[in-house]
Amino acid sequence: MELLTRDFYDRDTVTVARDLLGKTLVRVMPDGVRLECAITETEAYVGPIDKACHAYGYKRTPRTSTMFERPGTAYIYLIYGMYCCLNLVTEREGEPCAVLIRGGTPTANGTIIAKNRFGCNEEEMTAYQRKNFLNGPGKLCRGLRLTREQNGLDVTDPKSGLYLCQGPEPKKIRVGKRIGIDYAQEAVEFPWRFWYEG
DNA sequence: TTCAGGATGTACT
DNA sequence: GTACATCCTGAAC
Repeated sequence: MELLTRDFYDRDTVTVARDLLGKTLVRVMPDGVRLECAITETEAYVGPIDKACHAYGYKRTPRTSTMFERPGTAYIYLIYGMYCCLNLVTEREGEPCAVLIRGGTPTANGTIIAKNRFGCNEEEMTAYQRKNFLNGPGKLCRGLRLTREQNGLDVTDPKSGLYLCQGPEPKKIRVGKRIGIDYAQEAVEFPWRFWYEG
């Protein structure tokens, strides 16, 4: 599989968010097992102008400092005290922009991902669990065992254990408003969420 | 199938 | 002290 290199991330954030659909996210566990999923849902966060972004107006704090790093850096933060969210930093270094990975579908080692997610084998999952496997940012991180320990990893370097590869272009891409940012005033309306079905 | 409420802890005011 | 880029459960329909 062909690795996505830094120039993929060093572009307009909204474009990268759309282009990430269908790409393969690879997470290599410490024991060498490769967990893989196809990205099915993303959202763009553009720090300089976006009130929904943690780094709005270039706001730099210990948490947001990761967003100022090179494109192709993993930004992982804790939300609501118990879930982690994975983002990929975009645009040139110093521009605090990133794409939130909101959902995926397993393409390799689904049984281990099911173990991480529900504590059972893939074939033991209920219909409800299958429908809600990795369809949310917290769920995806749980399934791939991503935590703040992986914050700051370079996803353009396979040795980091977290990287992305090419995948099939989805046929019908859907666009809409972002989820869970009701506080963000005019930014609520920005059509910066992308997903596909099937 | 949808909905309300609670879990839980860090970041920032 | 308040808010938060979420998810799960259980009850009602």
